Amino acid sequence: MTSGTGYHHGDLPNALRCAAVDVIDERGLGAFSLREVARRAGVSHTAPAHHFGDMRGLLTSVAAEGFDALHAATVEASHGVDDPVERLIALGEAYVTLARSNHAHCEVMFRVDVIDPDDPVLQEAGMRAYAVLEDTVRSLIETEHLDVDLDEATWLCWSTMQGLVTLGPKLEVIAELKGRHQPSSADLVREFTVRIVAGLRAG
Amino acid sequence: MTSGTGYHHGDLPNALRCAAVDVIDERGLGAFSLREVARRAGVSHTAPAHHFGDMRGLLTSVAAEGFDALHAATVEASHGVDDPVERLIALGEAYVTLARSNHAHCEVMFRVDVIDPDDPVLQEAGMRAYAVLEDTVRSLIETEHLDVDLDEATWLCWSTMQGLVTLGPKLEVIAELKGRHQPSSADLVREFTVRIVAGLRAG
DNA sequence: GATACAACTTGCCGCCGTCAAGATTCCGAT
DNA sequence: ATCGGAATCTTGACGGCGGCAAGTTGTATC
Repeated sequence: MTSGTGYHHGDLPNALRCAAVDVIDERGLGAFSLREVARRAGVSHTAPAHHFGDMRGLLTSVAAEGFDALHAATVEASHGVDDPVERLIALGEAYVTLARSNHAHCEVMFRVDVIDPDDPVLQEAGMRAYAVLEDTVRSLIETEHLDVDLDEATWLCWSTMQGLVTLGPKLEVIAELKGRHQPSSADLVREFTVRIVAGLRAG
Repeated sequence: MTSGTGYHHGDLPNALRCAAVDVIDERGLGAFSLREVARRAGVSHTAPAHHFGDMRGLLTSVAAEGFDALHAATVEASHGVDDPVERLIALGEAYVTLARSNHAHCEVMFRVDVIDPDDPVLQEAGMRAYAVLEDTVRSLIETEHLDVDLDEATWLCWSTMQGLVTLGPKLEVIAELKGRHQPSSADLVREFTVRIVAGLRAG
């Protein structure tokens, strides 16, 4: 709803993205419906097609928005944090926090089957978010003169945080079955990051 | 198709699971259709409901089958591998291999929105697969007298491998954009596992 | 003010998941 | 052997869905 200068509605594309997020939050991606989105935005059921082509187009746009939000959140979180390890932790925490607060976006971002992975806007947003992590890993490597490949180290960090986000609910179930205290995501992020950095140092 | 002694069809539940896997492989989970599954199994469009209740029930059953396959694959892969680290690597390789060969199963196993995570059969299968990893991590900890929490170490290993599976396609895209050689999944599994174990040792 | 174009609506098509009701097949008790 | 009931599967119908074609409304340009 950033206002705008559209002809009839004002800024329908944005309104549709917002409505789509609401629908995913309430009904889940499995019960997602383009018509319901249009209904909530107060337009006819075919209006979305004029802006996004089809359902895939709308969800791809939501995913790109999610990567933008991830980029903004990680940049914000790492602001003023100089130590590379602490910045890595801040990035991870920002990621798991975003995965909770912007659950709908995150549910879509890595779902290759419902979005168009080749969409240039999406790819650019994704690479921008990726670069934040890569820069942090690079500064870690340079600061500590580590003998590790930048890409592989970045992928290791990313994979672990991504797995944590994906597995989050399952881990809680397991903790409960074992009568264990619920692990805090922030604690796990810190713990995992410290271990990984130690592993990188061990070369 | 394990044969069976069903009344009319023989073993319709299994036939439906197989057909469901085929449909997911060919059309993706986004375009999954219960009617198409029934069509391929050669039964009417409502037959699946009598065995699985609804679409969620069928997919939950497929997910449980996936966990069984994961359990079998990891047990098989770790057979005869005594060194805990090598066994951890073998487990990871079995996982990423399974994620490729049984792509449909894996696509469903962690998709909480399309399955019933509280299903007892599913939970039991999941815990059985989890136990293989946990046992290996436990033997690693005991062999090396590591001062780490079993659960957290297990979750770290699992998260990383899970992230690798989830991110696999994206990593390939990134590698391509960077003009880098395609990273082999097996290499990444070994690399990541070695780093993580080193991190656990560093305490 | 005419015209070209963008934004949006209406109406339709076939497909979907699910429910209700009926037909068929099997099995155990008699 | 047969009969009743339960399990298995089919047929038919309903509303909702995504997408297409055609029409309508509003806007900008000349």
